[in-house]
Amino acid sequence: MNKMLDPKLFRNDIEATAAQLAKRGFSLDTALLIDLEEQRKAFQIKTQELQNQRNTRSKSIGQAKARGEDIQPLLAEVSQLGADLDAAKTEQDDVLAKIDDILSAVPNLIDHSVPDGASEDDNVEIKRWGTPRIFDFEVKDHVDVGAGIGNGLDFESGAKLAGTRFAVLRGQIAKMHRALAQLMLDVHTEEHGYQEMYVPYLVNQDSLYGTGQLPKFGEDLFHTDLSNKKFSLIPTAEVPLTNLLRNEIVEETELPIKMCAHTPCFRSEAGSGGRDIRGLIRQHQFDKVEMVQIVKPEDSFTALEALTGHAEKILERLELPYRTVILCTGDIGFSATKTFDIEVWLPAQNTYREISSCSNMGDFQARRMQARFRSTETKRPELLHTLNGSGLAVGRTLVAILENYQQADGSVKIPTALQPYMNGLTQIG
RNA sequence: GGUGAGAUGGCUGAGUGGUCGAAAGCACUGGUCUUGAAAACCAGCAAGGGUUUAUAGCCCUUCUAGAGUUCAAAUCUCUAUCUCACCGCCA
Repeated sequence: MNKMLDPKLFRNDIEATAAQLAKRGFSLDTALLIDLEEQRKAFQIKTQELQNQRNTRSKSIGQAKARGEDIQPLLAEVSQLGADLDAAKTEQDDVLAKIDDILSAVPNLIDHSVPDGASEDDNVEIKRWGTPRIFDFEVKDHVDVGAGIGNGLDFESGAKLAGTRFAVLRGQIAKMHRALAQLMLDVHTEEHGYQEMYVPYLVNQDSLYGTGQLPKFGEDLFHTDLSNKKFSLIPTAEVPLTNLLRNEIVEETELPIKMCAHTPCFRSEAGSGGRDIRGLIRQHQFDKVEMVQIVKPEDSFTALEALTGHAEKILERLELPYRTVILCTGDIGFSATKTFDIEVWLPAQNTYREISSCSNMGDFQARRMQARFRSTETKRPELLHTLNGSGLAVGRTLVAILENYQQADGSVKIPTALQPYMNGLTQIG
């Protein structure tokens, strides 16, 4: 049962829901769904009625037997019931499967504040921070800069060991990569109130359903193929962190829950064709520090602003120019109600490139996971809201530093905030 | 990897075919009592779904998960997962 949106939306307010979905270019077959819904109702009532009969008959058989009466006539009465029930149940399951097929493909509803648009070209810039540096020499891209520092960025070796879209980091570059993750974790835990977590990098299928990678996006992931067990490599720490709440009911007083983790992430990049084939931008394996917040429904949009600010703070610490955009209705992800992308300036590409994506998932993931809190007011369980954001993608941050801080002689200055994590070094190469 | 024992409500823990959604205790909530609190006593207290204006009633489902036997399954059978203990192995 892949409930994603509230089923009641499709029963009580289907036209309005369809209109909402149309905003992101999703067309809902309302006539079909209304028809299926009528069938569902009929079959479900029929099935439950038969179950009710079976239960009461069985009970009376038990009572008769306890009194020592002859059971045979009663057994004859119920002989047909089993077959009828099976038939009704098959009909019901059939309709439910059809409905499920449709609903599991339905994306989340978009928040009103999200701008209309067809593609990423229509995303709206809402903030710009820092000024791109003017270079008095020809800028190299990060691949060349990294290669020049002790062969610190080595894609040939990555290809040799694993294949395309893998890299080997060496020496000072590898150290800087590690230093960046340390800095990010320290800022989020010490200044932004997140609890540091260490989590599995392989997860089970239930977890992938919980955060929405399955059933629709399985081809984006790497899956292990053991005889009796199926694990998948996490595409982001959002999966293990958010799934900690799966099938849990937390007390309202425990909220908000703020967690962060530094993990590798694995993505098959099945749909990305030949894009970004050069360099560290799009790899099958990359490191990321992820932030996740679990909040009360009424707090989630405020939390999204805060969480985005936490990601921005890292770039400000590193003095890397960036801009923040709000994804338009045509570019926003499947599970999100609203998403901010943070894009860092890359001088070699003369453009801003995504380095963080911060989303409010609303109750979409929580519904699939049955992640709830007990309201102190009503005493009843209610769905939580989940948010996540990169804070930041470590590999891409490394790229940004190599490009923005490169010098004419091929060396790279180390941002002041990062120097304590690099034994006080002020430059590498 | 081997052998054995387990998995029950927020927690502990009864329950080996029938009125069990499930004893009891703890925790929690409300009440009585009290100047107040505690104690004591009384009462309530799972989740999901359907129907419904309803967080009222009524009904269905759920005792790790999935399949099976039966008129009837927490209870019997099979499979999987997880936990614990001991042995082996190992970072």
